[in-house]
Amino acid sequence: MDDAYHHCQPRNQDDERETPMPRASREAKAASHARIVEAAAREFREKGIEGAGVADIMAATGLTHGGFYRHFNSKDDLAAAAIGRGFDEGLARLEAALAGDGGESALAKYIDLYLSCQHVSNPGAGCPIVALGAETARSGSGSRAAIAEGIGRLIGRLAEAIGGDQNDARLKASGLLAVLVGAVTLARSAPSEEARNAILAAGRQLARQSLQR
Amino acid sequence: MDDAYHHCQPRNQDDERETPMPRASREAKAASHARIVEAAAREFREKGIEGAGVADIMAATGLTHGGFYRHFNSKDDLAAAAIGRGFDEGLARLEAALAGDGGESALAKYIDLYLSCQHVSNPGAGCPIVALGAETARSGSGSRAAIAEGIGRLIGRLAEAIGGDQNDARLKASGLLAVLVGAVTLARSAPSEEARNAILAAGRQLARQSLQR
DNA sequence: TGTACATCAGTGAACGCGCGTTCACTGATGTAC
DNA sequence: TGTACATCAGTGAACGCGCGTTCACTGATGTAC
Repeated sequence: MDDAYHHCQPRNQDDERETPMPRASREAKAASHARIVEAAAREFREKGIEGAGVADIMAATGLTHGGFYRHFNSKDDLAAAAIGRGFDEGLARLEAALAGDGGESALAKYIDLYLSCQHVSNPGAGCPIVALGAETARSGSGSRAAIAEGIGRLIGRLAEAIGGDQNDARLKASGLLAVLVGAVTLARSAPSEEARNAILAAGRQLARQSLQR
Repeated sequence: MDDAYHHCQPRNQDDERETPMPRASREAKAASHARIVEAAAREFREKGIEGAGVADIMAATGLTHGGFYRHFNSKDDLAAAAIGRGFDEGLARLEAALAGDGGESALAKYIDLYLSCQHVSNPGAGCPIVALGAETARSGSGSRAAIAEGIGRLIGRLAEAIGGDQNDARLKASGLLAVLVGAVTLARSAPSEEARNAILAAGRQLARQSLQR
């Protein structure tokens, strides 16, 4: 919740020890900033980056659109921050799954979480790759880099959790992430609950298989 | 190329045997229609449905945008037709791969084709699920139904090619398609050629694994 | 501690611009006799 | 076969509308003395 705003007052960065303390307004700005990123992370994943308007997002935080540019230089900058936050959430969930018990059963727990109806029907709180990967791949800007960086973080952490030879682990982690992303993409397009569940079941099976051998 | 325009003259449908023959203008319209769908299938996959304008697509076919509504009731209708055409192309490629030699090696050929650099770097001629799945899942209209229908066709044909018990084959086919879609999605976001190739290699390995057991 | 000044987060109107769609029009196509 | 009329594919201007961004302004916050 508070990892998304750095350098709100870059001007005072070196003198920070001299200034008495961040007063109400600075805290208020930081809080606004966090709420904007939070709302954007949800809205962008729900409606797409093109589909969600700056004014909508600002309204969702209880502000008007005019103030947006006190926080970000462009909508794309916000998208990059929002995507970063989406990956933070996802990695926190992975961390939580791994915290229970190490090894493969912990990864199985993460697989079940990722390939759940919950995830399929709540894109706003879900994986940014599924929601925004195709769109950002076309854009070539900050949001694209944010997705690439997030994918790197996710594969890195998954490979670490898989353990063993890290070259092999990264191969497995990449395959695993591919099934996860693909299965949720397909499940979100499924025309019926039945079709959705069939896809998710197939994904779970292959995802587990990806960890073996 | 000519499967996308039906009922151009629905009014005469029953009398068609009486009318001498489609004259120049009717053929011209059918040809325009096909060119519009063809251009749309490419533009939509390259830029997204929101990202590609009706005027752009019409210009790409050598027409002006005003005439568009003689062919389609809305942009979404065109998107549905374009997505259908995209799946036709993909299924034709699958058919071609299967035509060489039956069984698993034919599917391996298709896997290599799907998970090729060629496919990753040419979204305009690639799989509609990767390019448009996330966007259409949000839309809830004709284009969404077209993606769902295409996924159904693809999984059906893959299951048939896998053979054996069709319940199990459909499960395998769904898993296979999930890795394919996910791996290309990830590869398109990769920040370097190296990362892209690593993802594709991991995808190929897991895709082959999905056919075993 | 108190006062005068500067800063700046947030407001709300306005700006261009591009988009999907509509519409009056044109001229070739198709039809009726 | 030829003529008069109807149809309609395609044109290009115009319509609303929503969007990202800008800007003058306000009033609370923060600073200097």
